[in-house]
Amino acid sequence: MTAPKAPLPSDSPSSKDFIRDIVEDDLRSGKHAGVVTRFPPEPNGYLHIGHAKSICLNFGIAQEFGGRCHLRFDDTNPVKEEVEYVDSIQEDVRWLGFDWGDHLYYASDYFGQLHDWALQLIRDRKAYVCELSAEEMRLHRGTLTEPGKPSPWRERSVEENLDLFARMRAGEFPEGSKVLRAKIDMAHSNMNLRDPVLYRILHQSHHRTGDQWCIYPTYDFAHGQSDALEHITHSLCTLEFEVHRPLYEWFLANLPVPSRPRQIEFSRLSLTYTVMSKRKLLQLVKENHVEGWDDPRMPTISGYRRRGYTPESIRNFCSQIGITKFKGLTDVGVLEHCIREHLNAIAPRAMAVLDPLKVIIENYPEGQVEEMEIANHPSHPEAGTRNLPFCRELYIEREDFMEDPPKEFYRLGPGREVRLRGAYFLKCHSVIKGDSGKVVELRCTYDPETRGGNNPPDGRKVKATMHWVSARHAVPAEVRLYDRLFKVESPEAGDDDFLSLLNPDSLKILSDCQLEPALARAMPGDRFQFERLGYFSVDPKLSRPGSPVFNRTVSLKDSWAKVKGQ
RNA sequence: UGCCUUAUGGUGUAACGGUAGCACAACAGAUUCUGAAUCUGUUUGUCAAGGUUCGAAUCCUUGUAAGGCAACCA
Repeated sequence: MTAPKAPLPSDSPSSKDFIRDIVEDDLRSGKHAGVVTRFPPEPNGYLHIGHAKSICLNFGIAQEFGGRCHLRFDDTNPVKEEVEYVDSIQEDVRWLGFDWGDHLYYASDYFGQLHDWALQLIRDRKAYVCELSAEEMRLHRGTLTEPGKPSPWRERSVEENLDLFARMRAGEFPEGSKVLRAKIDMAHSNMNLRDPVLYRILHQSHHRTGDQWCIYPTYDFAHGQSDALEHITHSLCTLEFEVHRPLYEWFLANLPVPSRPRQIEFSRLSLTYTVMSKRKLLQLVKENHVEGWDDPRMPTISGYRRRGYTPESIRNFCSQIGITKFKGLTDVGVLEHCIREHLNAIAPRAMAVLDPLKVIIENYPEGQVEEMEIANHPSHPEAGTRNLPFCRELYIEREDFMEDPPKEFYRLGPGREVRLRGAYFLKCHSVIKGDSGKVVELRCTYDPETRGGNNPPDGRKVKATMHWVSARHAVPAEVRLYDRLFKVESPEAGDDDFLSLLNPDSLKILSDCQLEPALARAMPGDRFQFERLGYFSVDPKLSRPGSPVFNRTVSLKDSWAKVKGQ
């Protein structure tokens, strides 16, 4: 079974936003000849859907304006960073459909240059070695409403600073004993300008530079200069860096950098029913609340990939939500809409019964088997057809039968008739129950005049069409249903421990599902619509040849569930 | 009792001094061999008060609310 050659919905044209307006102005005015952006993840975790927003923005702008986008790892803190993350980030960006070409960089590539620039600031009397402890420094810094006090080490001589900084680098001092600070303004209303730290001592080996350094630059001292070294024109970041911008500009103004990038901030993505903080995602993984970074319930790129999302749907989502400075909360329903829209267009249909209820067709010949020809996609005839075996014993969805159905329920019940999709009309005559009173089997008859599911000559109509599989031919399989990971809309909002807000029913494993025979040959990553149920894809980790495990990517919209819920 | 930022239907966004539009959601109807999809229609909005202007969501003032900032994290 192959996916139909349905036209992919092309990414909807990115709507204009205030950042694209700025880029366009800068190009038109001649301020820049071309645009260069960058995506600068810290390799301390896996990428999530919020990063996808930034990736689509940065790579998207580069594409639209004929520029380029760099992938740069912001690896200035060896305590938290690992190569596993470096690798997963590259895989995820590529999977999303973006290409950085030759422009793969690391902030650690610039450690030498950054060190030279630190020396220059010392010589210019704009930086000094400070021996205050972290606690003392905090006390000296003042508060939001009171100015800070200068460090007692603030007025050291250039020679002494040079000597001390060299010995910091040489490894003569323990961690935390000394830092290099910029000399700016201890009374500034922006705390970031109250003599920020430029370098700290970390006796820690780095995933790229090994033990070459034991002093490491801070984010503030590395980021803007890295941008400048790469001739980034527009440095796009999230809102929490807004207060860092004056510092970003201070370094560019006080150092002989080769270019002058501009930092512009936008709002990060928040999604209902999920957490986006890397710290919390890491905790979910480390404490085994999920099966890993790529657990299909995780809002990570790898989680969505494993769950069956397409890169197109995620890109489309990112362009739908837009870019602003307003800190909102996006309904996860928008993401779900995007994946339904794409999968509806491309996913071949299949029959699967998740909670089987046996049906015996009493007037169907005992030994007979028919091949019923069914379309692979209702709106794409070019996707072809397949044959499904039909016989006297079937499975239908338990949920599609009610012994005492209300008026609004128009599926099967005693004395009721329905259509089996692509097969025959089926009428229920009696119900067989087990010892506990549970319905275990239905006795039905079929109408031979409705072959292929067509209306009979007498003009009889039915309200419902249901999915089914042949009990003699179906293959058993495991199917995993996922629900939102958290019970509440904004698990990050209150003071509650977010773990207490986890949805205990976020994963449901169904081990007794019955699938149409061809599904046994489905390959990892294959996506289908199980008719009337939702979109499902073959789990790449849990499946074995000939026995796939299916993940539910997203359910179909279900207006019966609404009626039922009232 | 600091500085900075933001505010448009239920949600996310557009309108760059000139008809408040789009998407999701919701609701109604049509259609349907998926209670899906598709089609048609409907409901709901410029935080507040002043000011500038022929004209303000847009500019100005004041207020209100929300968010960010006091790591040797990014």
